[in-house]
Amino acid sequence: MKYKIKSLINSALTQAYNNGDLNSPEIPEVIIEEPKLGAQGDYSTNIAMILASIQKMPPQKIAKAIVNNINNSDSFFDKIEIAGPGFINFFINKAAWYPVLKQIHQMDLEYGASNIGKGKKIQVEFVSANPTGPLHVGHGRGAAVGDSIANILNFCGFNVEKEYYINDSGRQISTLGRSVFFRYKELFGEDIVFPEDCYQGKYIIDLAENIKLINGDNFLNLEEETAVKNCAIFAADKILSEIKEDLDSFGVQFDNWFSEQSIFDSGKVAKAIENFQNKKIIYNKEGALWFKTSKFGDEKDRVVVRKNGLTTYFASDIAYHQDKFNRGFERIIDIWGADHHGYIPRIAASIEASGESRNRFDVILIQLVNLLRDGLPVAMSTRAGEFVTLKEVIKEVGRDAARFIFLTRNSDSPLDFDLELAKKKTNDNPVYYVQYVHARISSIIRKGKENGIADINWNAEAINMLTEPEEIDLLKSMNRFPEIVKQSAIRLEPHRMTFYLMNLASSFHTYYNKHRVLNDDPLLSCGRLYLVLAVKKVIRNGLRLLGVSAPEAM
RNA sequence: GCGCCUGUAGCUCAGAUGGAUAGAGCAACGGACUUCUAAUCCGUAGGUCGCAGGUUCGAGUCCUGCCAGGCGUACCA
Repeated sequence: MKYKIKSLINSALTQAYNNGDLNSPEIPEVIIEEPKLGAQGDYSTNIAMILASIQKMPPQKIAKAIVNNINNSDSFFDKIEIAGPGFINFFINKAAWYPVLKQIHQMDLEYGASNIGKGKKIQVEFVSANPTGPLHVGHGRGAAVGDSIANILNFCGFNVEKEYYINDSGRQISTLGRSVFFRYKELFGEDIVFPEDCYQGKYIIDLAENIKLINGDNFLNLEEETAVKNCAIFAADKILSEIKEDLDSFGVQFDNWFSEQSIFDSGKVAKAIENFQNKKIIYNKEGALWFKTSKFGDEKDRVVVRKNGLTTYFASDIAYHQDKFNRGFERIIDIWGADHHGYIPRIAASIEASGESRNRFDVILIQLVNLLRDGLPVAMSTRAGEFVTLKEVIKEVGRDAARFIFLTRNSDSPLDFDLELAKKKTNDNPVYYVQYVHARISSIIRKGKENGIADINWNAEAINMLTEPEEIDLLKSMNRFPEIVKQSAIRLEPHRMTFYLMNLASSFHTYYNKHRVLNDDPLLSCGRLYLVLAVKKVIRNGLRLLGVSAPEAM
């Protein structure tokens, strides 16, 4: 629709110049917007104001020239007005909205899809929580955002791969092993002081008990180093499989689980370091190896190999990101907790140093989730290892509510997640507000069938009866859906879809309360059924992109 | 100190590329179920867009400075 108006304006401009109504043939990008006020038309453009300086003419006069030259032979426009300082407002003929209905029904599950991705390989890496403890709410937000972005990109024609990076090497894993081993020894009555730098959570004790159950006291007879290592392997495996279960029950499936250890084993970390050394962008200072990230926009250089010979987390990240590009991804998207934002410049530096363009790399930062209950903060202490896990949240409020609520905010603003509110089945809870539309329409359709309207098909005569303002409003809203999908994809902002759905839901509820779909007039009923079935499909498609179900009944 | 994010109605938040009179929801108040699902709808009220300058026909949006909150600023991850 916008595109059509745009091209009509462009030809009007050319024609106006040819007629001598305009001074210059230069045409800037025409921007079509949807005014907030109905009185300002369905669409409007500010092109006359933009052209004022180029044409050296007053905007009003330019606007007039455009309007006079616009082709409206097919009565696409009801009227075109010039308003304010030079806005041109377009009022679309009602009938022009009807084709969108047909399109929705025909495309069905594909309505809103596009090919802006052109099959490009793109990777979304998210959650990537260390296998040293269970997933908490914050990870849930990252999972919801990442999965939804992947869905949306996929819908837009990208070839998307979802990846989880497992930090299964290095210090945090050996700390995990130590933590479990200490608890294990405690189980055999050994009196020990549990170190502060170890993981404090109760789940560590559970893991120790698990080991005891399987291995008895065998680990006590091993060298401490071996025992710790065995504990680490056991615990990390166990935790990882629980993480997988949690994500699965959250409806998130990854295409690839990438092990940090594997890039050490394949020698890619060593190779990356060597490569940078050859390029003279890694140097030795005070016994440690430093990467000159400052040459690539970071504020200072960073250590990749410590004095003690161990690599830093950054070293494996360099190799990991190189590996991503080597796997043929044209774009990579990392989703991180916002507390890691300081890490962006150095990863970007490493990408540039590896010869890739840094604008093929995006980071989405996810701000904190404040867990509340009835408006009051839920006490959590990471230090004491007490936090509400994702599993508990899903169990309490349900997967749909959790996913939807995580997507009700732009990811870079903090999110209040109220457990009580998430369970409420009222207007306060946006999930049910949207799902209810789907259920209501399903119910109407069932009723329609009972009344003998079995086939809901395009019927020009019936469709032409859709003239109520609320009906046109629904058509306009549904017409916007494909553009919302694209915007969400381009800006990597799934919350746009969430807001759109709440908006469409609101338009539907308004319509529902004012007009009866099934009424005395069979023809009108038929047209309205065709309309609401389209709404149902759009809601379903939108919810699917968010990973939320669309129930037939509630 | 420096860097990033945030600051919009009492509360929680939308407002891409600068556009017309800044929008929702909640809470408050008043209404609507003999009707296709009231998990809904309608109405009323609510604002110095943190503050101060600047850019221009026009700024919540762009620039500069300040204020407040969060996070970061390791040879931790």
